[in-house]
Amino acid sequence: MENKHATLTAAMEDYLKAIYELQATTGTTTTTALATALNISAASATNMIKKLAELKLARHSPYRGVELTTAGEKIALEVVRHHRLIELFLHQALGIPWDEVHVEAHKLEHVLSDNLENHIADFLGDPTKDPHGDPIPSKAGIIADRERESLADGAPGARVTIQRVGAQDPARLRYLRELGIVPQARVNIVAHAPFEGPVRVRTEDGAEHALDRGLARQIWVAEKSRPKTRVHAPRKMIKGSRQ
Amino acid sequence: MENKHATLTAAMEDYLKAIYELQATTGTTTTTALATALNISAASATNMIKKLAELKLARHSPYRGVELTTAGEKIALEVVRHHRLIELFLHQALGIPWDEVHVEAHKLEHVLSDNLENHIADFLGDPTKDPHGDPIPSKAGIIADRERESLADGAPGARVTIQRVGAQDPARLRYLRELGIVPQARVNIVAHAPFEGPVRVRTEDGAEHALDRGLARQIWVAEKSRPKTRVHAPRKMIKGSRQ
DNA sequence: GTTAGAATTTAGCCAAGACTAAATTTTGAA
DNA sequence: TTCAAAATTTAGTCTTGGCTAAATTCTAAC
Repeated sequence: MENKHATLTAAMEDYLKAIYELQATTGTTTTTALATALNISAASATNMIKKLAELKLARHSPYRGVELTTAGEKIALEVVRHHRLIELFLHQALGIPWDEVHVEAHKLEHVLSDNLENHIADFLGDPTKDPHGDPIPSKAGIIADRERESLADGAPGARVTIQRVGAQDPARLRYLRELGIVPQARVNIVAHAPFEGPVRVRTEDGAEHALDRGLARQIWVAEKSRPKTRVHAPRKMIKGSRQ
Repeated sequence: MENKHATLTAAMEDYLKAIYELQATTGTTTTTALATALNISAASATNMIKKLAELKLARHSPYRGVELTTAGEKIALEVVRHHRLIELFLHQALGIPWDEVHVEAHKLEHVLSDNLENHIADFLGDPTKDPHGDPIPSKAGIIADRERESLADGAPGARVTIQRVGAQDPARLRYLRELGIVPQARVNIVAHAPFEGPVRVRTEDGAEHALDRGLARQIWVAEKSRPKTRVHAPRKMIKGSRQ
């Protein structure tokens, strides 16, 4: 009765998650964008979109795009929850660096049982953010709003707290980690070079760095230093968990 | 060049593992036994056996049975290593009880990357046994010999150390845990009832229990109290890890 | 308003891995 | 030794989820 989505395949879960994320970041989901995100052909995407529509998990406007239904979004959020819980668990429990957790979590997210999910969430103390600062949806499917301001938006002179790093590329993540630009770090925005030039920031250690504007746009910040929802400490620390 | 088995499907890995385990426990592997173990039809088993034979991972004697080649056994041992490392990790790191780890590990074993495998083995201190006492093959594919003596074989009066519990059924595992019959526990064999009757044993707490002969045959022991290869302590303890 | 090019869908194909039913081989009891 | 039952294999089918090529629809530049 309730297990209708116990029958969803890993491929379907991947599609739902991808549609959700495209919707969340770019507003709409076109067939081509979805195909690109999943690294498949557009024809394959159309095919699956029609299946998901039949299952009432998505709405398909032919030639226009896709949208998740409430049911589809619920499942997408479950997959996102799995993914981010696993990322945080691997980071906290095994000390796996933040640039490696995504690819591991992607493989594990579809085979995480409810039982194991609960054990992990419990172990981590019901965390609300993953190592990149992305919000972890609650068991009930509630997810925190996205930040509105990026490093590229902050006014020169502003003192901000890094909230979320949207970059996925491991090399860029390692670079940012190197600079100390990770969630909860404080940085000063020094200046924005003109003509879409780099953004200069000063990190806590006093060093100044110039970040590509495109990269800066993927780094989300909060102006105030009010203690926003943060990554909870795990029940017990296991290993020195550097990023 | 080396990644020829990066292309193996999860189904193939399951077959190789099942053939390996049937070979190890019962000596031979028939099509029907394999099909039963994997809960599929005999026709499906034949089909896959032929595929594995083409890949030189198994030898097929039509109507007689299957056997792994050296290459096939190597892969089977890798899968077994994954499975048992995951079982131990879930048990140690998350406190998941020993009767639940098998089903979780089965889902995770096929998506464990080399990187993650190494992190886990490192975290656990390169363990040699899983929570049931089953040996964990080394990275190189070396696996400890099986015990020769079960609780059903031990002479009355013998003082033995539990080495390995072969039962898989969660209910039975919970029962044995209840009695304190877990790897490394010491028990005295009191008597064997005639006509294949129960085996009476006394556990360390002084209580006496009667075990079904079939169950006793799945509990492997060592007579001497020499410290056999044991489950290594993890690098750091995380949670009280009860069975 | 046409119309070329981009985006999308349709049509048809393929491989994996399951199934059932039918054919074949092996085995063990009489 | 024979032969029926059990075990195994063969033949043919199905579903999933990819693919390419061709057809269709949308869109933006003229």
